[in-house]
Amino acid sequence: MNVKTLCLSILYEGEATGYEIRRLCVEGECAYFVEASFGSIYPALARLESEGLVSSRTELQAGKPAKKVYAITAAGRAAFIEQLSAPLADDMFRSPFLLFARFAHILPRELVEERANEFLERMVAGQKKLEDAAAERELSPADNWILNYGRAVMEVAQGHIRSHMHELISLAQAEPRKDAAE
Amino acid sequence: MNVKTLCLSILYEGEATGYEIRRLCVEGECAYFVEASFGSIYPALARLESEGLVSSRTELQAGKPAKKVYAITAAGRAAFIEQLSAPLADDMFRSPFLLFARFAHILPRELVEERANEFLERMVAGQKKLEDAAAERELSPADNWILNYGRAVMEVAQGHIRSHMHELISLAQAEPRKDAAE
DNA sequence: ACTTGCATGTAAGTGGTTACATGATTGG
DNA sequence: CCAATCATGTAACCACTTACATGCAAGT
Repeated sequence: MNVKTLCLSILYEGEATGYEIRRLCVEGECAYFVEASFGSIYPALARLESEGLVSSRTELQAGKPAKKVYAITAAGRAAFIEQLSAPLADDMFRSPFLLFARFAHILPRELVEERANEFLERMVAGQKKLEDAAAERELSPADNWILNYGRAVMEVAQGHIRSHMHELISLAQAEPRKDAAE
Repeated sequence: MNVKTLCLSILYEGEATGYEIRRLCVEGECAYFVEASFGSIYPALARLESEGLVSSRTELQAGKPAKKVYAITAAGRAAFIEQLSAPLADDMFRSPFLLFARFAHILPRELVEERANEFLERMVAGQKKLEDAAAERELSPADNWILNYGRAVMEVAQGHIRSHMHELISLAQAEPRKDAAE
């Protein structure tokens, strides 16, 4: 799923500026399974417009920079549905934390403990962001479905870390005795 | 976590060829949270060797192409630990399926059903691959820890899909009545 | 006869990220 | 006074993917 398709998916539900699209990707209820930065969104929107899949209108604002509001066209809707009908790419999960965890036994206990706690905190923060985004507006049934999926997965992931992180930490190297050096 | 670090992580546990490293990434017990293709592994190994972090020896084989066996050096071990000690990047999850699912209500029921089933099948296959990889050899305690994490997450994900996919399917557009057209 | 597995590598292309450039307003 | 928010866009860079090139042996 490239950024162009992602933009179409957001514009399918209503007008938006590039700035807003990015905010939705970072803070919205889909933030945990999509991603896009300014550097990819703006060029994507420009290309979509040149292909006639979206149209734009510039809105001047008092005390704020002018904004370019994009809207999906009929051709855009058709193209989006066509893209959704194509075979789906595999979901993907990349975890620097799990790679780190695999080597707990050769790392200092302090470090493993710190990273495990950071990981848990990030997870809690991620889940909170999701719940906040969900609470912000009335969700469609499909949005609710994906939200529940996310909740289910995040809950076990979090619970597992919480109840098993001490096992991982105990695998790590006992802290180097500083007292000898000091 | 770039491919260079990934190669070091595998070589940390023993010698391997580029071909084997890729197999471990695709079929090993870490396959669900790392990824690397030939096109990135070979250049990565060459660079690691030029930096003195790994060494290689060419082994001729009867009836098979010669292979280049890489081994991590002392400098490589040190560099790897240093890389593990750096702040961790965020885990990431990208899901074309969930993006698709968000739009179930505008898609034909047949398609949603097909994709949901495919998704479930892939998940089952992924979990089987993980269990097979785990059964193949004696796992270290850390490897067991990450395996259990993966198991826990995959199990709920799978269970959730299994028991809620029909809800998603029911959101989709009832199939276009072909009888009228035929 | 064809495919799969073993085995290494390159080249072109893609799809992004990061940092920069610009600039007004509001709030701490 | 500084940081953040709003707002758009470009350019340089990077890592990785895909496809290609090569070739032999064993299994189907």
